[in-house]
Amino acid sequence: MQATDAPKQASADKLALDLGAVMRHLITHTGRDFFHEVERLDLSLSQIKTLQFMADREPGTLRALSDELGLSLPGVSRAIDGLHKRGMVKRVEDPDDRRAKRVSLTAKGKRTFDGLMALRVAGLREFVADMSAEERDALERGLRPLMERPDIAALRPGGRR
Amino acid sequence: MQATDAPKQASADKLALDLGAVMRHLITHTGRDFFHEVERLDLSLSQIKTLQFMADREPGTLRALSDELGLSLPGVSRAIDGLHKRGMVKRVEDPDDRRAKRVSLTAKGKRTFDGLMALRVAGLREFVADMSAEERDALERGLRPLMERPDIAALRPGGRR
DNA sequence: TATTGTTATACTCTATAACTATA
DNA sequence: TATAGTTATAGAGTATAACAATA
Repeated sequence: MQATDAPKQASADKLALDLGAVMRHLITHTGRDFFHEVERLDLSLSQIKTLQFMADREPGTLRALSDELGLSLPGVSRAIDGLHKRGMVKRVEDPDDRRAKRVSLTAKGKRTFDGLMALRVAGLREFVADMSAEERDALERGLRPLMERPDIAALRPGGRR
Repeated sequence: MQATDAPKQASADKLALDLGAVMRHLITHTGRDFFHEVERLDLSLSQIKTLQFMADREPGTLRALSDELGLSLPGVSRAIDGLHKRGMVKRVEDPDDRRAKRVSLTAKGKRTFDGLMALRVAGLREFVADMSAEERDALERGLRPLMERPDIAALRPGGRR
């Protein structure tokens, strides 16, 4: 077992290292505009997470946000409060439980979030545009099997394909 | 020009989206142990950056760290101070300019940083180990041209190949 | 006077604790 | 009593301002 698995293991390690190098390159080189815009909008990390969570969901409670994002309830309350002041979020009292509030993105909130996502993709698009045809073709084929996984495909903005 | 570039543009956009989805998956699924260890060691983000910067460089000044990491000089001073208290960094007065101090990693600091890097790779290695042979082979071939780029290859821990 | 690094201070972010209102 | 959310308070982290030592 050891003898036969050794080469497979070595090549898997090599692939992990390659993947790490490419990720590190992408993280450091394709995120600039995105982070500048976050800074310009003066949004906290919790607010970004909150926008993202609300972007593709039905109106939900603060409790749900807190649980699923791993943030404290006061933290979510404050984050939402800031977004609300900027007109990015609307809160409506839940008619069935007057303690709870259903929060969701306004048109402006959706627009802001979409703009941020567009910047994130723009960095990657620029990287892709600068690739040679050979690099691009290879990478496209290389990612194809992974994109068949539903959980990964679901992370693509704008649907599975 | 427009007519002939359109399909190429579309496929490039698709690749950028795929790449984004894979990155997002990797970031959320392969970093757990790394972040737990950072928390356990009680290191700030500035301290991680500082360790990383010092890991593969000659002893440098705080000013250099501040400039290249985009952190304030007091921030660097405090970060280094914390690392020094934990025995991860040594400071020596620059003999040529007694205002300046040359800081570098101790053996313990190097060991700590290497341990963190190992955890980061371990998450990726696990992901790779769980891939099907088809996915793995495809990805390996897909990354190969990119790994020929010196700037990306240089990001691989432990040398270019 | 300019520069390296430290210390003083202020601000942001987010957590836990205390509170209000519903259930 | 228990729960949803808010407000009060405290702590971490990092920035700008003020400072000391050296150039």
